[in-house]
Amino acid sequence: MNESFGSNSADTAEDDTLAFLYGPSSEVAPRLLGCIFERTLDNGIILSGKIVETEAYDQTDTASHSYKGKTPRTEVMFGPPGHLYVYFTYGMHYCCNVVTGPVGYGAAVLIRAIEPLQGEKDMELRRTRHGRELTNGPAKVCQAFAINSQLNGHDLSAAPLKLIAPADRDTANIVQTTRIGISTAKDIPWRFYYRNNPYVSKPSN
DNA sequence: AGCGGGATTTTCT
DNA sequence: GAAAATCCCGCTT
Repeated sequence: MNESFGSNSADTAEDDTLAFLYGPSSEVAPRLLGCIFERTLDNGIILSGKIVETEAYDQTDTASHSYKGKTPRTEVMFGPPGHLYVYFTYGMHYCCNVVTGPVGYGAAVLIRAIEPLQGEKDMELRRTRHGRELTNGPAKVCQAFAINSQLNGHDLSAAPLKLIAPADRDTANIVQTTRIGISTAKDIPWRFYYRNNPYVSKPSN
């Protein structure tokens, strides 16, 4: 039935809360705002934070890595929803995405900013920054949360990186605007963020 | 506060 | 060989 989530689990409650990931990335992106990333490091330290900025990408969109079809790099984007797509760029940065549905359709949501909730001290060690500079950008998020290509394809229903959708997710004050850092399809309004949240990478547009 | 350039290597043409 | 879903530093205003 539902092989992408909790294949070994009895906690179907959590699986149900992630069912929204099966939709189109442009609908999933705003719904990921307010969801929690929970990262367990090898040394047992737990980091967590609330997603406050996202961008949708899909295979009909020239700005998407999946636009030109499945390649070794983008294979995960065409796989099951609820997994992590991690890519390496500019010779030094990792960025991570939550894969959306349906299976066989290349789409994902870039996690652009997170508001830290737990483990800020440990994030500071990797970032050499503090406060909003910890996680106000996609590559900063990956550095703070120690996310690299080893986590590419990871199932987000399980440790060491879990996506958790709280029952009381805040749906108010969401801004929808155009995406950042792309050279084509600049007019598509697939960027979403919480208005006035200090961790948003770049307010307004 | 804002702009411009450099870093650095994977990925696909 | 060129571009890249970025970040950081240094310089100017």
